[in-house]
Amino acid sequence: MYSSELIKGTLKTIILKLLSENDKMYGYEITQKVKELTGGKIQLTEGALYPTLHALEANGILTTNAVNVGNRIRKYYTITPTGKSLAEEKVTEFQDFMNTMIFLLDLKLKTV
Amino acid sequence: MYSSELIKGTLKTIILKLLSENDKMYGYEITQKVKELTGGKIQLTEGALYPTLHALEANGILTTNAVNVGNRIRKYYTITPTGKSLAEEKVTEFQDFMNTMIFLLDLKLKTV
DNA sequence: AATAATACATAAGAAAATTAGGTATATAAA
DNA sequence: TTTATATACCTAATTTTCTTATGTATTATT
Repeated sequence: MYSSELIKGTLKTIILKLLSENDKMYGYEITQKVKELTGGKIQLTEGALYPTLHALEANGILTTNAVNVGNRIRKYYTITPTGKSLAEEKVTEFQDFMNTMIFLLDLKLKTV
Repeated sequence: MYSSELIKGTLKTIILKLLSENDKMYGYEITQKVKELTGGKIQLTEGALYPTLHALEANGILTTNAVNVGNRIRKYYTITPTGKSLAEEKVTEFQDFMNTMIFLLDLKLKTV
């Protein structure tokens, strides 16, 4: 796991990117997907995730659709067109930020 | 300027890296150096910088040396050996984090 | 003379995560 | 069969950290 301070500020970007590439996802699924894709290095906590999802919904960036799975509720989130362009902005900004940090921290780069 | 949420968590890493490469620096100098190196894209605020410097000093990561420049005080910070290895850890961690994010966000760069 | 730049510092408030707890069903292991 | 783990949602108190604002004071520029 990375130090939490490092991950801070990337939560929204991660959520929006995942929802840009998947029609719909529910909260728990997002935590599992991120854990899987990062080999456990990023593990979203529910206390951070759910309030953020609610805020994104309140701002018209995501919409929800509650579904019954057996006797359990599952809340699917879908990204809106507004959300999709926000996602692109966020990813681009992060990429720009990384380039700045690479220069500032004097790191070496390799294209793949 | 990047959104502040994005910069959060990198402040210590930036400070420690700069002080690893410079014998001594004072607070104001750090803000100017970061501003200069990032073309104004990262501008450290005093309200964030000074408390962080004080905390790093309290934890034995930095030591200080106050100097009179004319009638004005300047507080030089120097990194300790403990601080130097922490700096390396922090930079390595950030690099690792970037690689994880590059993969997660499906970007085309990789740091070495 | 007034403004901007240099140089330090702190305190109130806001924002966001952590920690901890709550509810509940389904499945696997002991 | 009972216990633990996994699934699946949620929120509230606390902590952490930054922003914003303010304060002091010297030096340089307009």
